[in-house]
Amino acid sequence: MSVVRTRFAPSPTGYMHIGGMRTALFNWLWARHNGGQFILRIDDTDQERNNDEALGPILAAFRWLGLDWDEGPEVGGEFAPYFQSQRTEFYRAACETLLKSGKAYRDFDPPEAIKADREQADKDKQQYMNVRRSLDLSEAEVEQLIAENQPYVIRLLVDRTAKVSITDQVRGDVEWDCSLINDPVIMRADGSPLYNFATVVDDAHLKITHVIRAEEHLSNTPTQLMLFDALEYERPVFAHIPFVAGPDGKKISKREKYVEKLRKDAKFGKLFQIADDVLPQIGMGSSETINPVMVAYYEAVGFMPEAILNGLSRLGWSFDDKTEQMSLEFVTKEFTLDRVVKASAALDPDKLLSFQEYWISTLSLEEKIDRCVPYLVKSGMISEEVTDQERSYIGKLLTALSERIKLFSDVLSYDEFFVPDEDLEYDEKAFQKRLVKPENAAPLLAQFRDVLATTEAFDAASLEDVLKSWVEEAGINIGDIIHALRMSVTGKPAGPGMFETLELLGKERCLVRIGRTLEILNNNSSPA
RNA sequence: GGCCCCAUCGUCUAGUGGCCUAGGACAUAGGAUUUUCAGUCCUGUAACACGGGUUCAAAUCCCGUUGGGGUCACCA
Repeated sequence: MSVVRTRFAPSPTGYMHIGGMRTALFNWLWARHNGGQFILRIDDTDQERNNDEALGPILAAFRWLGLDWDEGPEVGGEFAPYFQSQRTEFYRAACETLLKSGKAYRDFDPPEAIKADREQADKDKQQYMNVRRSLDLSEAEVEQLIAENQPYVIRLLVDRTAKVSITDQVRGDVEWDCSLINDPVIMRADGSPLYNFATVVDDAHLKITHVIRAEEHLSNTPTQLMLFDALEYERPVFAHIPFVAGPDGKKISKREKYVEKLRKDAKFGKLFQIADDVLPQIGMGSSETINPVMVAYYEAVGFMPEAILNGLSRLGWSFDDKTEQMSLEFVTKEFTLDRVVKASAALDPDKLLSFQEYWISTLSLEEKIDRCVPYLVKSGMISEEVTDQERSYIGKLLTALSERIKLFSDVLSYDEFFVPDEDLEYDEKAFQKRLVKPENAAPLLAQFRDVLATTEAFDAASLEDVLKSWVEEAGINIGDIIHALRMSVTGKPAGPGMFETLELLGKERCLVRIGRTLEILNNNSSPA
């Protein structure tokens, strides 16, 4: 058996689609599982789109996830070039072969004529079939038209009496009746190839053994099959995997209308919200520029590649009836096409988040610090040169935060540990509830500040002793003071343990913040 | 509309004729732990689309119905 060669062939669109990434992943997995090669080919036959800028984000997504390619952009390979726009000679040659053998023909019908045919068929409620008028031309007439520079396209001549079929690796036997298939245009008048044609020529030249792609390509398959046969190329094995769906069960799409629908979805809405909270703080735009349809979103917002890879692997594939958390290494070892599910699979943000929770829990403190620091820096909460002291402070904060940090960017929501005391903002509702409404809040807080002022050992354990014995002496409930205390030093109703918080902030800051709170309470009972 | 694909809890899935009174995960509900939030630990709710066959036996095989989806370009 020959070496397995798979490919992913994105067209440069300026971003990497999450669904496309899943397809790429499955191709990569199958190649690696078999010790074969994974090839990146750039389908840029559509000349309108610009290349360099548009390709960057795609390669970046592969790099971020750690999916390497054996041949393709930047690395080259023995079948270079890997850009379709640079492979026109191959298409031209293949086309020539087809023309010579009579399996393709020049179609001189102007687009308007075809459009009219189509409209007529539509009106008659008939299935449109291209009429092949150019086939009636004699050889001399064809020569004449060419000499006159009449524009023409080249079409494959479909044998309308035939049937084509494949044994798809995930779908089994699928058959099509060629009598229903129009002669596909394979070359435009300007000599540029169409997708179905270029793909076949390239897949053959690049010796692709397995074409693994999303099921929306199933309907392209008969055309490509006929092309493989007409060119006398060996057919690759096909595997049409289910597409990645959104919450509505439809193919997840980059179209603006679809993205807006996602934004309104409860679960995806959360993801958009995260983008809008985080991205502006780190100078990366907002959900308008980076959204959950794009792989870049997950990186920007602080997901781990492991979590995305894990989530994508489980979309349409499973190892067994129990295993959920899987490393790329594990999946690579166990991945087989026969375990790919046939039905489309909806991407679930919650499940992605839960994979993220798991993977972040496997990280060491140092690793967490490394990945959180960039967010702090970009948001301006700390300066670019991070001192050892700052690192250790962040380490303590992350330890105190423990499971509260799910995404690396979550650290940004604990700005109270970084802002100057005078800039601390208070949650208005909680301020009322914990400080204004309870009559004894202010006096108790004032009393406890004095206790803190005389406390020497400012570590969590000692502070807990101090507070608890004071509470006992004063004959109050712990809840009477602790909520007010939390509000006054953090401005928020929730956060890490109270005593860890006090320790982290340190005596100085705690006293200043409590003092500031008391001042506000004395003045107008409102932080605003 | 034509062609093609698909159909197990809300979602991702296990299931390849008997191990299924259908298993796991996410989500969800309740409880426990707790100074808050997060977490953690229990417990629970929740699915074989429907109708016919085949068979001693069907979520599993066949046919049909219904429903959903993909695609119908000189886009990729």
